Amino acid sequence: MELAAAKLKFIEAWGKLGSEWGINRTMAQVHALLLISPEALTTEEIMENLSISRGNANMTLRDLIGWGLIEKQHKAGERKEYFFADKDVWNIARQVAKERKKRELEPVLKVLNELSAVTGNEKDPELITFKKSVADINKLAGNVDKTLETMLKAEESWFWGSVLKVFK
Amino acid sequence: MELAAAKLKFIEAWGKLGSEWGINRTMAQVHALLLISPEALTTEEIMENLSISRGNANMTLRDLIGWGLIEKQHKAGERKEYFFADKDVWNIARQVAKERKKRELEPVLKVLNELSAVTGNEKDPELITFKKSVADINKLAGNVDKTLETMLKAEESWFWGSVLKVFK
DNA sequence: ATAAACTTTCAATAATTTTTGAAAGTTTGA
DNA sequence: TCAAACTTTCAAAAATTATTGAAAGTTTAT
Repeated sequence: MELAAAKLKFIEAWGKLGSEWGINRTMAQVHALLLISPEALTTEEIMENLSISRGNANMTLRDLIGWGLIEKQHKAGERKEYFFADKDVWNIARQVAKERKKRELEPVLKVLNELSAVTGNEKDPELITFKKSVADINKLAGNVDKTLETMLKAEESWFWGSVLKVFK
Repeated sequence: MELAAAKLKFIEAWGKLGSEWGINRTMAQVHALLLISPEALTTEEIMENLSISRGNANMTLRDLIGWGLIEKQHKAGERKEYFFADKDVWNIARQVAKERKKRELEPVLKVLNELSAVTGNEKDPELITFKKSVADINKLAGNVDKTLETMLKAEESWFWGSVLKVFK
């Protein structure tokens, strides 16, 4: 397979994966494009490459900056802004984990804790089942939270070394 | 907080979390409802409880069965089908991990392997960057795959015991 | 102060996803 | 065999989400 075709395929696959995981398709594609680009690109180049509008490109790039996945770069003597992606895949994974933890896991943990305080007749099967479900999910979510916390601080080789060693 | 209010809040929170992770909102809500229900419910009851149509309820229930998260139950002497959810949260986590691995991770691994075979001028920075990105993602995805594989086979207490012990 | 170069905004539009509900299909018991 | 009880299908409608593009905004150089 040639590079040009491979690039298209990669961008498409990344976009699909993103959309399956609740990330805007275009955002994932822009990220893919920057990830495989050795040079920083301008908004113009990104628009052209992916056939998207200026407004879409602008908003998507801002979102990606918000996720901590890309950065702006200024070239001396130029007015244009260039964008480039962090190429370290472990950093990317950590950054995504960090943001989703903050945006999704933490709010859910907060709700679960509130729901633990539900009151009622302690003999009611409805209440018993409810409390057990909430408690169990809470426990699992707590473990996920702790593991992510470790991952956020860890070096890739240490993390996988430890995990895979345990699991032989 | 009273049970009725708590249930609503739980169903809403579960639905929101689902939609943030690429799972249909209604599907997550039906799952939530069955998860906190001590008894199996009929399509009719689910429709009423969540104010959804018969068609929607039927399709959603089929999807949930496809994900291995709920099952049909037949009550002696009744024509109606009852649905109930596995209440073991670790089983749920495993089931979701298993399905997403199969539906999403494995196809991506397949594409990444194909993309590793890209050809071209080995001095071209475009090609160098592309190959490195693909190789790095491949490695990470491979580690995730192995860890999920372990998780699928493991008991909850063993899994978290091992992971959390390593991470102190 | 002006104009060119560039970025941002956002209402309108388009695309996609979800839901509805009535009709068709199936199963069961008499 | 019939009809009641129940389930499934799917085209149309609704809801949601993403995209466009032109206008407004900003920055910089002269």
